[in-house]
Amino acid sequence: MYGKDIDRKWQKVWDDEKIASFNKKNIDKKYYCLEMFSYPSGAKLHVGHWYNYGPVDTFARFKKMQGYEVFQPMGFDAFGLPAENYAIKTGIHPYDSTMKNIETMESQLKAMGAMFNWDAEVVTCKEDYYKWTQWLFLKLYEMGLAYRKKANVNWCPSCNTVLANEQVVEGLCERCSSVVTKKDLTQWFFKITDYAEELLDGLKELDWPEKTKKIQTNWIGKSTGSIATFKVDGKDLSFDVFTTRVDTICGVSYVVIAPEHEIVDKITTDEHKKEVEEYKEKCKIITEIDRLAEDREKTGVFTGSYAINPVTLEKVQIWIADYVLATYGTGCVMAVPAHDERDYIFANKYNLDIKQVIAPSDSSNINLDKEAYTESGILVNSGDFNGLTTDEAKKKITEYLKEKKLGDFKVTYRLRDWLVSRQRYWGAPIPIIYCDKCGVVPVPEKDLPVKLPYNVEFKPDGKSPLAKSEEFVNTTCPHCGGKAKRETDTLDTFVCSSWYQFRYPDNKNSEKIFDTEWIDKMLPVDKYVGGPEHAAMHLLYARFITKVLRDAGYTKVSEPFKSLVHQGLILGPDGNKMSKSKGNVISPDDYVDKYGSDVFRMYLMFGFSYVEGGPWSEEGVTAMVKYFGRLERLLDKMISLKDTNVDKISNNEKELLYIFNNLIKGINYDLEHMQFNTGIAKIMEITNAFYKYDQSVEDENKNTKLIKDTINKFIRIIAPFAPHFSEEMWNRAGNEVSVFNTEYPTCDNRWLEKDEIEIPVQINGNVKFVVTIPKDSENEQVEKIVLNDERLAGYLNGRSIKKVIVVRGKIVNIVVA
RNA sequence: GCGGGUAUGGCGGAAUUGGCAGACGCGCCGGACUUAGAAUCCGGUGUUUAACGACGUGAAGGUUCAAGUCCUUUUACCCGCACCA
Repeated sequence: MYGKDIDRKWQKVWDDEKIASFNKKNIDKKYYCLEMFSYPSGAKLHVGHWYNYGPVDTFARFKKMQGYEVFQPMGFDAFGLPAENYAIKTGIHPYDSTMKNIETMESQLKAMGAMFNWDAEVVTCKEDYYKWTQWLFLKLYEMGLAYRKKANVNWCPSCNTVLANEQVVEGLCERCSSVVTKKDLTQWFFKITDYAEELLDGLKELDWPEKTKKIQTNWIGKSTGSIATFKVDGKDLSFDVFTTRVDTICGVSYVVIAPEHEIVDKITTDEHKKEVEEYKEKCKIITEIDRLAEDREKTGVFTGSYAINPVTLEKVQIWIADYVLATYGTGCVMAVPAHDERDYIFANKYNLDIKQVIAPSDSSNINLDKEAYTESGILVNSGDFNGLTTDEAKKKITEYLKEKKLGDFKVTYRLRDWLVSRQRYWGAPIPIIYCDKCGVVPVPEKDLPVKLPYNVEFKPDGKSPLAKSEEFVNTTCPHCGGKAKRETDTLDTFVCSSWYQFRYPDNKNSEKIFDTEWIDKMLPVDKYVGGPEHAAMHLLYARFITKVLRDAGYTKVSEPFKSLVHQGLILGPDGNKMSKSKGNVISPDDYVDKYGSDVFRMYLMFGFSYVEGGPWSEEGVTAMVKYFGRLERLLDKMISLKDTNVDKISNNEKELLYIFNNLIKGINYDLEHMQFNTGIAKIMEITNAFYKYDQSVEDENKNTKLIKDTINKFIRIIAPFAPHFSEEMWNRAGNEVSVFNTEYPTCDNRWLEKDEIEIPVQINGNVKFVVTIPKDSENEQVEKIVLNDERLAGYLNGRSIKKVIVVRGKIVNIVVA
């Protein structure tokens, strides 16, 4: 009986036979199948890992049997906060706990029996990997894409570290859910904004879920508009505003500047100084969560200065308000209360003018209803621009401003540069040295890696743990040889995972990050599968870094992941997300141990639509155990049939082969599209058809040659779904190792040829009966057969036929009065 | 608020291009085997009706010979973004 012993037996054989190895000679048939590597924070693999890796392994084995040279590596995203937090709690060093977890997880992954190429393994916290993460940083520095600046950054007071914008979720720390605050710190950034347009544009050609593309599109947030320069009245100062509604510029009744903007101090008049300073202070201490509060009232203060509208030359008040973001656009906006809801609320509260400049073009009633924010229409109260449509005006007014050197067309992105500094221990040290004489000095490539020291006090106190290690901090300047200090921040772990897909195929290269010529043959990844939670961060960063490596001349690849799939989420039996506190966590190990890896994997593939997931079902597992018994009994019986000398192919056999080949066609389609549930349903249908055949035909009347051939084919069909089980059956049927070195069966059309087909007959769209017609009948012929059918009159009840519609080979519909 | 998605039997879920709704499985009912049970094998199982039939894919309309599928309106839930000028 199938179980874990059979798993172990074949896992060992596969190991010896090196079934997962990659033969470089077949590079022209390469298929790079990649699952997102695991994060060894928890001690064990959970159901989610299995749901990612199991079905994708089925897909990879299918590809192998299709003749592709499959490269399916696995590794560990080993740096990061959870290991460090665990260390802080327990005192166990992150290196030790991580290595132990990796060991456990490796053995679990091996128990899964997935066709992972372990020779290609990467572990991001090992020196031979993070050396190249550091090298990558230096490359970006060299290219001007890594820079340092003082920034008002997101700060997690619990993790004691900076967070990237993407790691702040609804004002809370993504990892620990503490309320995120702001802090001014000098930090390292990657200039991802330089690639905003290409990152947006490149999405078009990708075979990715539309939703994921949409998330990235929103995240990049391209906005096309204009920039307009407002001079400060009575001072030799000016500032730019960004607007998408330059057509409303004649309706500007005040302008607003973000409180953090540097110009604020210069324009604030003495009598408003106190008020402005107080307001700025208030903004500083506000938390992200307060800032995001939906019903938060808009606040602001007048600076005392006035700005000159570049079109109307009117003087308008300059305010500061925190509803204007310093980090978007220019940090200054022109306010048009008549046509912007936010400005309207603000203007009403502080008694500022409201001037309508757009009238609806399509309606006769030009009412000045204050609640109606006209989106588009015809310009009014706008001097020379009156009568233009909004679109015309956007163009004309910007051109007018451009001529006067007071504005231009402008594209703005919401994407911010990527903050990569982390004040934590467990990460790759940033390879930078600070020298009093030479300033910022990158560590020379020959000195890499900058090793992460083992003995460090990593308890958090807001300072980087590395700053407390004298032996780490103190060094000599590579430039002048004088005393110098190292950068003590480490890199965001997303940097580590942004390039791992390049390292797998050349993971032992000690000379270079990877061999360009080889990598250009191996990349891009043909199929990438992982959770949808990485839609914005990891997947965007990896695309960015790929483009950087390309521009640095290290690869020709522009997009790392050609085709992407997100698996769904497996919930607890109660329908809730699995969590220890809810007590609804399913442990894969127990099931694998009890029933074998294939039962567990088959259950996961059969029970849900792959991209949807759903709640765990204990009955579903039992059902799969039963199915394996049914399948094994069938195969064992068929394999051991005594050979008969029957040469004739009976109708029963024709029917069986017809069903079999028809379903093979569907299974190939299902696998190609990762529709595992329907693929398995079809395997069950084949099983049922075999049972039916077996019951209908006496053993001595069976064409055993045909049946045994078909069974061999069937075992190969099942192989990717239940690899251990199938290898065992392949062996019992007297075949050589391994079933995975055989070709995946495709439909044999000879068995599908039929002289007659059945098509349904509808009356007014409702199916009434089925007629058998000769294959390839002409429509007139079909109509005749149907109209002559004796059953028809009974359904007509005397009604007259108005029309007969014949859809060739599909259906007949009779329209009656 | 904006953007995207989902909704199908008692349950998980099928239906690839508008063409037999409910594949496959669970559960339930029945039969065979058995002293009996378990296991196994076979059959039935959308609702309603005695039956013919009628109705049926969140709700309401529409297009079509034909709609789960296309269009309009709408409800619930999920996800993403959220003062982005």
